[in-house]
Amino acid sequence: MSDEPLTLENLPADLREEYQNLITGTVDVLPAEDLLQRLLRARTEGRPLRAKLGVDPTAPDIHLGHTVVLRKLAQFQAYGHTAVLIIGDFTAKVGDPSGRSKLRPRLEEETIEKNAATYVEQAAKVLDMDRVELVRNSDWLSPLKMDDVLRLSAVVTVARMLERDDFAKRYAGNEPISMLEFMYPLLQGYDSVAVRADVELGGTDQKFNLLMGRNIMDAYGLEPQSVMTVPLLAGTDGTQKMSKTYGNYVGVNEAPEDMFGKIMSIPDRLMVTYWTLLTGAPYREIEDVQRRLDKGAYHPATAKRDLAERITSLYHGSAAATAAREHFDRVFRERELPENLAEAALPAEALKDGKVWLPRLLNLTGLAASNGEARRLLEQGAVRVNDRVITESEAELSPEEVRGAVIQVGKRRFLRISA
RNA sequence: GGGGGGAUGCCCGAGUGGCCAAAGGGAGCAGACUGUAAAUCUGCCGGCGAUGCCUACGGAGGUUCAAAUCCUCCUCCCCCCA
Repeated sequence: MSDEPLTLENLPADLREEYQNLITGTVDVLPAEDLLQRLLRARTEGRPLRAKLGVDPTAPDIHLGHTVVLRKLAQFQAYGHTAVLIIGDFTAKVGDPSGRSKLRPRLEEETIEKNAATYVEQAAKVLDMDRVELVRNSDWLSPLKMDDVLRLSAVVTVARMLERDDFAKRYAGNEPISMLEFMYPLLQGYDSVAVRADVELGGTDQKFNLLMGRNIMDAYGLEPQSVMTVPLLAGTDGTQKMSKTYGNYVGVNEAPEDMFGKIMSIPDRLMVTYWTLLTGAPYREIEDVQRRLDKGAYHPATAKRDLAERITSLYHGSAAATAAREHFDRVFRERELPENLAEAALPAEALKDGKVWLPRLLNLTGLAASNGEARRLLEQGAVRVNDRVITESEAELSPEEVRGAVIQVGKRRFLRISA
């Protein structure tokens, strides 16, 4: 390395562009100048960087929140670096305490295997899997002997562990912390040793673990990795992080119309964030969108529809994305019926004495979760039969009125009863 | 090993014998307004064709006409001392 101070200005233009794009949408790049140094060195030595991402297959499906870091990794790939994707089949059994306020239940191996398979399959929607170095951490973690584990545990002190936010909170709040959880950051750090990472990516909740990796690499005689964190993506509610448990997620396998619709429901203030984190767009484009929105030259509603179409097309192709946009405009802007109505037969159980008891029908067809909920929806004017609002909670209709009718509950639930 | 505190509905949290399907808040759902945005207002928010019945206050028993509330045992968590 030269002694010359390293600044953006004295970098070759294309390297500067690469760096700018890589750090776009990140929260931390630590230590500050480290990544820049490495990129420069990679260039001069003709050796691509090894960018590590470890994921624990703890969830059966992945959603847009998971793709943020995957896109970042894909960006490294696009610049010719090596994406090292570690399936944490071993660490999944330990359970990452990051951001947890509770003990995480340990997973069965069978579940882990299944999750791992779907994860890889879905990650392929973002990464170029042919060029990914795909490994499992059980390969090197399982064979460790007690001696090795002890050596590893000696690297860190308990006080250092308790500096961690989530541990500190739980400790202060009289919540349990198991020794097992203390092991987690050590194992993740050991992964970095095993794959000789140049840079490790992760969510901001991973910062402690990522930095721990540096300590551990150092203790094992390796140059500590750079650390890059990306924000946790806020869910469609705009407040909580995107997560299945909060029901504010957009799954990568969702139907184009649902994906489009869910993205439309995010608060405006999240638009640029989504644009940055979910589209893989270069930073210049992001800046441009931001500028036009600020000037009022880009109507928020249009921008959001463009965004939704853009993201949808990444997972379903542009034809399906365009169709999803048309569907959306039709149903929600023009307030017309969707073009492909779901259809269901009139269930026999809904009939009594030759009448159709509406609450029961709504329940049976899945438009309401129970008869009681159906009644409530009716009382609140949320139910339409052939565009006629029915507010009578015990409404009984004749079969003729119901057959072939379109039933709408709320703004988005539609069903046609077969004739 | 000893002593003390705690577990309530999706989440937080009140409730210490009947008035408790359980206050309040959050989340959620629905209506109005809109751009399925934000903000705001309003209503709902266990199940059952239902002036009643069933399920539910960590689990199992018990006391009582009556238990989320009292007793016994169990499970789990936390704190203090060692």
